[in-house]
Amino acid sequence: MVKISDVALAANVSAATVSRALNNSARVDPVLAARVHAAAQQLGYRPNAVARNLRRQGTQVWALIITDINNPFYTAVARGVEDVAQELGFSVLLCNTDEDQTKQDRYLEVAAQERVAGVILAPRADDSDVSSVQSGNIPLVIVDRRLAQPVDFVTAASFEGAVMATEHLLRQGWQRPACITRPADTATTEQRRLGYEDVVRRHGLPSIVRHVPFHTDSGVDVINKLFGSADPPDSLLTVDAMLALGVMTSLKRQGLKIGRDVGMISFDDADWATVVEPPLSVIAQPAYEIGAEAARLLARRIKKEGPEDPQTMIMSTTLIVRGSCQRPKARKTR
Amino acid sequence: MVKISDVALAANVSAATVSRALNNSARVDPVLAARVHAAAQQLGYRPNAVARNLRRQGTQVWALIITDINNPFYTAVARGVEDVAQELGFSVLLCNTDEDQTKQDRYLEVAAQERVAGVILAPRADDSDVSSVQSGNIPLVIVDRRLAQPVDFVTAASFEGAVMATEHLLRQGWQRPACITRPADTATTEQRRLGYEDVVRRHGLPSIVRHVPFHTDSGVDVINKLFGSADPPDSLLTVDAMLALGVMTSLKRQGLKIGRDVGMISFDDADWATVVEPPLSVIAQPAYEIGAEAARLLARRIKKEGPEDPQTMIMSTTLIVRGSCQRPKARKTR
DNA sequence: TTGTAGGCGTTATCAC
DNA sequence: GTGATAACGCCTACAA
Repeated sequence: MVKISDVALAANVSAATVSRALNNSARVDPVLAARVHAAAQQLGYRPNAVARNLRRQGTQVWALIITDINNPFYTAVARGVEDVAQELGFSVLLCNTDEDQTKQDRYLEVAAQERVAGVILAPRADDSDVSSVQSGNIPLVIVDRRLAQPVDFVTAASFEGAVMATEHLLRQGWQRPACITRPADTATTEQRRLGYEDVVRRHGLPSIVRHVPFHTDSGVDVINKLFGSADPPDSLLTVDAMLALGVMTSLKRQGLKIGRDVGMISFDDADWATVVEPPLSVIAQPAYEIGAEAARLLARRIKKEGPEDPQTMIMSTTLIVRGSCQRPKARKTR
Repeated sequence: MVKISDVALAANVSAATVSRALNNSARVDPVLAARVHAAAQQLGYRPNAVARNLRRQGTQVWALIITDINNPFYTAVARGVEDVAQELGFSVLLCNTDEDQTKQDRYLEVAAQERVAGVILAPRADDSDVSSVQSGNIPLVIVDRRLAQPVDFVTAASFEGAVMATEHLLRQGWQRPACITRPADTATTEQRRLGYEDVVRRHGLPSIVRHVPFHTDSGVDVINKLFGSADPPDSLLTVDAMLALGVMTSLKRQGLKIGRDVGMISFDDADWATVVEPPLSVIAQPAYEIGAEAARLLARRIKKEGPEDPQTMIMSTTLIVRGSCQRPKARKTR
């Protein structure tokens, strides 16, 4: 592979001049610069970023570590991060942990060893270990799920969103809403559960909560049981789009029609939410903006701008009413 | 940041011994090795991968470049790649080009400069320029969309899949199938169009084809026009899941019921395909396996195993019949 | 078995 | 304005 000294030889200048010309830094004689560029072009010279990073003691690369590449929320976050990063001259490397702590740890370790310029992480759990990047003084921004320790953090208003959702179900006349959520060590979905519980408690209603692990049937079993029980709920709040999918599958199998037999609302406005029947009501998160804001915050940290103490940004959520949470007027109470 | 010489100092050995102990290569006195490990641990030593890569003249990183992170086909490919890579000790960096040639070129350039061990690329177009990685002698495997030039390639049997799909529509009694596809410089979807055309031609039916650019309304406009015309099709083949989404949205708006007024079948078994109403019939691609095979092929290239000339693997597709392509028996011909 | 020394490719510093 | 030189952190002959 052609290196800088080859170009130098061909252009009949020193390696230093080649470097200066190619990085159009400092003043270089235009004639020499032209010769250098021509030689580089002809030899197909491609700077070795590994060597450059070593010498410069830094990279132009960010790691974005997310837990589920299939989740439309995270892919939208990724877009937001990427667009801002591009503008600022960084490349984004996307790492998918599949909700697996081991994979997450490994990616964090790789990021630290590769000396990336910064890391944006959607952690698996609120006690995730991020010491590998922190001890390397690599700027770190957490998105979506809050860590127990204080650190830069961008997320959506989960509690308030769940309150909106649950209150909307009740306003529609549903009387036994249940909350289908994720394991209790997932900070964000816990906020959603709490929001739900806050509302049902205030209304004197029972709290019906089910926790569904990641990587299972996405709640099919849980819903089967729940609606096979003596006193089933009459409506559902699901805390993410994958759960909504599982729940809809299960209800369909049981012959329960959403928007008639059961009310339903979910977090995350997936692209399929409008084509299911009836269209799914959702609490939309500003996912793209969460990514973009996280990226801007990270960029500031890298440039050592702004206040030093950990920042927290909480972006507001939006209720989008579609057909799935409607309740027929003439329906008698269960 | 603590480096190898710091550990050497603390463990009272030479840097070389630290290196050997930490890479548990060669023979190292167990006592010294223990001292080294202890010192490394205590100082929080983290090997500098940049320096290591430079010295070793190679990395343990693959770049996987896909065109659309929202497309469930590509995310499944990514999973396949990742699982195999992990097994072999490589990290996978996922890059999303958003169907943008410029972004693709930039990622290829970055991959080449960062001297990644290998690249797996789902190219935007069949004339995509991959010279940046090729001139760097970086092993390259193409997935999904064939390039004009000969190069390692893994894909699904698109032509045959489209034939299956179209023939199934006709077997169901539909008489004017149309094909909603992508721009003509996308090799894979062209194969699907050709498969469709092959069948309708053999049956003496008109070929009704519409090309929908990436990044638009995903076909809503096209469908609106098509069904507003004098002689609309009675059924549809869409060549990817995003198009299916757009088409379903449009049909819904026009009050056309799939599986009654219109027959529909699509490529790609998205996770929402079973929850829409009626459930969507699909031609499923073995996306995970495509990724896994591409990864295995790449690994062989890196190890310089196997035959030298470009390999092509074409994996078979599966017809999954659900409700969307049914045609009511008692329906009179248009 | 351990240490010394050189070099991976680049760029920043320093004379010229 | 240009060229020689050193150094980024690590690994690996080679010598001891």
